[in-house]
Order: sequence, then C-alpha cells, then structure tokens
Amino acid sequence: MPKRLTHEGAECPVARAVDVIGDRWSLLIVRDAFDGISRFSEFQRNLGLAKNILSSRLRELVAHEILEVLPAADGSAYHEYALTQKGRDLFAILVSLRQWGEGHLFDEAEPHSVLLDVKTKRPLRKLEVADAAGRILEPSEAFVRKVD
Amino acid sequence: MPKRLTHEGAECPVARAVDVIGDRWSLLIVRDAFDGISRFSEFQRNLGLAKNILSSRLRELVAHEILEVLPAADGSAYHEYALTQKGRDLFAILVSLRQWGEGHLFDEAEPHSVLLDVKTKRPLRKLEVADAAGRILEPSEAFVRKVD
DNA sequence: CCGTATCCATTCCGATACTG
DNA sequence: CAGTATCGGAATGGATACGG
Repeated sequence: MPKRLTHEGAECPVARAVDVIGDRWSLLIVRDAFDGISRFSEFQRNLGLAKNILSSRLRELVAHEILEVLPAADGSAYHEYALTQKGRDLFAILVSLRQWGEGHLFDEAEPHSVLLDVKTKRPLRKLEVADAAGRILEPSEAFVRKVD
Repeated sequence: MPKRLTHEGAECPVARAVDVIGDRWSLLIVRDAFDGISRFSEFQRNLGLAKNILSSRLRELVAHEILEVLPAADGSAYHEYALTQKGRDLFAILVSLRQWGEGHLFDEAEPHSVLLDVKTKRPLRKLEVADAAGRILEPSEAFVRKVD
C-alpha cells in the first residue's frame, strides 16, 4: 500500500515548512490574506480555484494555526479568516518568492505587480541572507549543522 | 474537461514562483543542491522519494534553468546536476522557509538542524522585510501595486 | 551506478449540484 | 453568501522491473 510520506518528523526545518505550505494554493491564500481578503467567496473569486479545494486548504491552514476563524466583523452570519502571528511571520517567505519571481520569471517590460512601501511608495529592499553582524552571505558561506 | 490551471501567465510574481517551485519536492531538491548534492542517487537516497518523481522533478528544474546538467566532474559516464545563478538566487527563499520552520514547527529543545556562518560559526541574521532605506516593515506597511 | 518504464493507489483539482 | 457532496479526470508518488 503506497502511502504518501510526510516530512513532519524531519529534523530539517525547510522540510517541515514545505510539508505545511508546499503546495500550489496555500501560499496564494496567505498572500491574499495579507491583502486583506477574509471571506470564502473573495478567496474563491480572486484565486479561481474550486470551492472544495479552497475549503480543504482553509481547514488545513486553520489547523496549522496560520489562519484563524473569527466570528464575522460585519454582523453577518458567517465568519472570517484572518492571519495569526504565525501566519504573519510568513511575510518574509512571500516577499522572497515575489522578488525571485520578479527577477527571473518575467520578460523585460512585461507587466507585473510590485510591492511598495506605504510611506515612501518606493520598492522594498531586496532580501539578502546575512550573518549576525549584517554582512551579506553567499550560499557557499553558510552550512548546515545538526543539533541534538 | 477538467484541466489543471497554471499561474504562469499571472501578473503576480508570487503566483508564478509558486507555479515553478510550489510542490512537495522541488525546493528540497534545491536545498540538497545547496548542500553539494549533485548526483541522481544522492538525491534519491537523501530525500527518499521515488525515482520516477525525482527524474520528473529534475527535468522540470533543468527546464526552468534552476539546475543545469554538467558532463560529470570525475570522469564517469554520467552527468551531474548543479545550481545555475537563477537557482542560487533561491537562497533567500530557502533561508526564510528555514527560519519560519525553526520558529514555528519545532517544540522547545526538539532537535533540528541550523544554518551557520562558515566564518563565525554563528547563526544567521533573521531575514526581515525592509524599505529602501533599511527600515524593517510590518506586513501592513507594504502594499501591492499593479504596473503596466 | 544512472536512470527509464510500467503499474497501481492516493491525492489533487475542476465542475457541478445541492443545502442552509 | 458560505460552504458540503459527489463525480471524473489529471497529477502525484511508491514499488518494482528493466536496460545502459
């Protein structure tokens, strides 16, 4: 019986993270949540995904405490989905995905959306990996160590 | 006819990026490549995934120019997989995934691997989203603008 | 050692119909 | 509007067998 194996017991944090948000919809739902989307139909219309898939993904995100269900701000009978702190902490991941996509997945002059600073209306700084002192590191300047 | 829809034509760079690397294996293959893995069997043994899936994912990564095939350094008949510049630029994404996983997906004192600076042996700085001047931004301080 | 090919179960996902 | 239920096709993925 072939059972899908998960990485939830992995010692590598990347593997666990991929296990939680490494599919084709979860991060896009989170992206929309950052943009203020909170209702089922808004997600559905905005993303264009099937409702059963959206329902399933929302349940998973709530189970992982990335989203939480709130009792509806406008008095309507239905609830809303909002980011938790754990969900808001995905911000750097979304920004790094965005910057990589902007740099490598669009032709010159092809239209794409950009992320701007509210105050200055200027593009954000490029995310760079740095050491404790703030010096930018190349991939070869970092290494993985297992801890116990 | 239900056909899987893609985001390759999307104007949102996050959506395009998810389309390319948003599955359960691609980023883990890239992570291993950063660790110096270059041979088919090494990936396979290290990740524990089925060979047909690995084969398929490697082909896709090469097609997207994230990996490239090199003619084998040690003189053997087979080739090696190496990161391109586009692939190395995924570094910030992997580090942000790692840091989120470290912070939210492990119990206290549960063993996990860490990423250290080669020189100082100290943990890396936490990746933070910042404006052009370097000021750290909350998610609410950034907004998306469509450009044409 | 490096893959490809095939089989089969599971999962994903879109489409549609339906309920409150 | 906010979902749930169900269907069928497509993709995922593990296991195994096979060929270079």
